[in-house]
Amino acid sequence: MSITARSIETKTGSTPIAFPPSMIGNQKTSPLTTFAGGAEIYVPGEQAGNLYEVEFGAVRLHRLLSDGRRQVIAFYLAGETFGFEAERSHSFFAEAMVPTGVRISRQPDGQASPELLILALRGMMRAQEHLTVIGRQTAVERIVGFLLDMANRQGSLNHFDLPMSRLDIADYLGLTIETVSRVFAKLRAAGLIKLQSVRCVQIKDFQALGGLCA
Amino acid sequence: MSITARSIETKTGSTPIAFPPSMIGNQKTSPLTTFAGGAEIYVPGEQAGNLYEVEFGAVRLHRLLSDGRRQVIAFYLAGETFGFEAERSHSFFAEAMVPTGVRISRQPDGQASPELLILALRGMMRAQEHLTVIGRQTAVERIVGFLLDMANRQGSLNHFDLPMSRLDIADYLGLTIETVSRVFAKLRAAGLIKLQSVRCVQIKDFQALGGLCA
DNA sequence: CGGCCCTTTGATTCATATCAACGGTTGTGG
DNA sequence: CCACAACCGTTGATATGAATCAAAGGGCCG
Repeated sequence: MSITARSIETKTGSTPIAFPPSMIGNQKTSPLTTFAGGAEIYVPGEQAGNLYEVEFGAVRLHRLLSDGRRQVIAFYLAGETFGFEAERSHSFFAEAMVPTGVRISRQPDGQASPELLILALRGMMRAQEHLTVIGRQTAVERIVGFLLDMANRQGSLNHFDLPMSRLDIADYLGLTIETVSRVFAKLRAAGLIKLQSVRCVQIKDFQALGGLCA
Repeated sequence: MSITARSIETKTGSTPIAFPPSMIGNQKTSPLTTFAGGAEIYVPGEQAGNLYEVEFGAVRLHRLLSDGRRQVIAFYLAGETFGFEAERSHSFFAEAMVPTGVRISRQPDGQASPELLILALRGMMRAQEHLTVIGRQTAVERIVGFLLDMANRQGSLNHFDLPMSRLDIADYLGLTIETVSRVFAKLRAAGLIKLQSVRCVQIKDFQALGGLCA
């Protein structure tokens, strides 16, 4: 069964609750801030400058067009860092998709730490690779690629939780919720995956799935 | 009329010809290397580590899928810099689209210069914004946005050259060459642009075009 | 002048979106 | 403890924007 934290003290507003490090047990890191599923972490226009490292849970970055169309730019899982921007203020929404804990640190102001450069370069590469997915791949290719990426990022288990809804997946891959659902059904019918629950995917045939990627 | 350099000493191979600075007249910058239109500047797998600043001409970065589908990741015009990567080796093809001169400098090895960080963050932001274009915009929105972007980057002239072919534009925007051609025709028929030649666009109505963007 | 390549235009097809309805799960309140 | 409501996901029918297939112009170079 899928395990999702549901009893963690969380918040739905936008003012982080910071627990002192002593409460967490790790004296060296910044305090842990938690967010309820659906809670905004920051919004476009808000001043940037913090780095957010996901301790547990999952975060999405997205942008809205004026008529409501939405593009999810990236997902961040446990251990991953987000929040750095080229501009002074944020360009995207950052929202927790499930109960999530992040460690917030001040981005060295105007300083170019090697770590931040690596993050920026990797972020650029990820976005550039995602361009090919959205620009040139079919619905099946996009979703198979997405599932394999998720499996990798969760430690290459053949069995993992999707912390995001079908709508989030659709908006990440440039598809609709119905298309996502249909492709999942097709992969299941072909015996390539198994849905232990709506949010919990088991990969039955890595090799065959790999063959469906571009 | 459109002005395109055609008589410059260029090369079609992949070994840059470096002119000593004294030949160029600027003693402070790195030597100028020129490439013929269509010439490869680097290919995937090649060792990365150089920065390339476009002096004149235009470069495209692209990637190929195994079956030949192509995604153009970015265009670089005069004054813009490319070539930085998260990995040790290049992930993309870089090709001159027209006769092009670049200044190549060694990327400070493992060093995190503020300039490089800015480039990386801006590159990330550009790619992320392009995701929304490709993932959620219509053919007309993509092309109008592209034309306005090109106008901006060439100094907001209402009259500029496109250094790339229709195929390049299509592969950049996730469309086909035919769709690009039809949208151009439509914009021309609506009196919003004028094609002085295939490669030279005149913007007739910035405001109306802006209204067509998402 | 002739050939090649790029672009345009037209006819048709197709993948995915849209519209519509149903099903399953979760959480709540009587 | 059960009934209901809300939400999310699935499935089906139809519509449509862009792709594909096809062929006919230009412009440039040899």
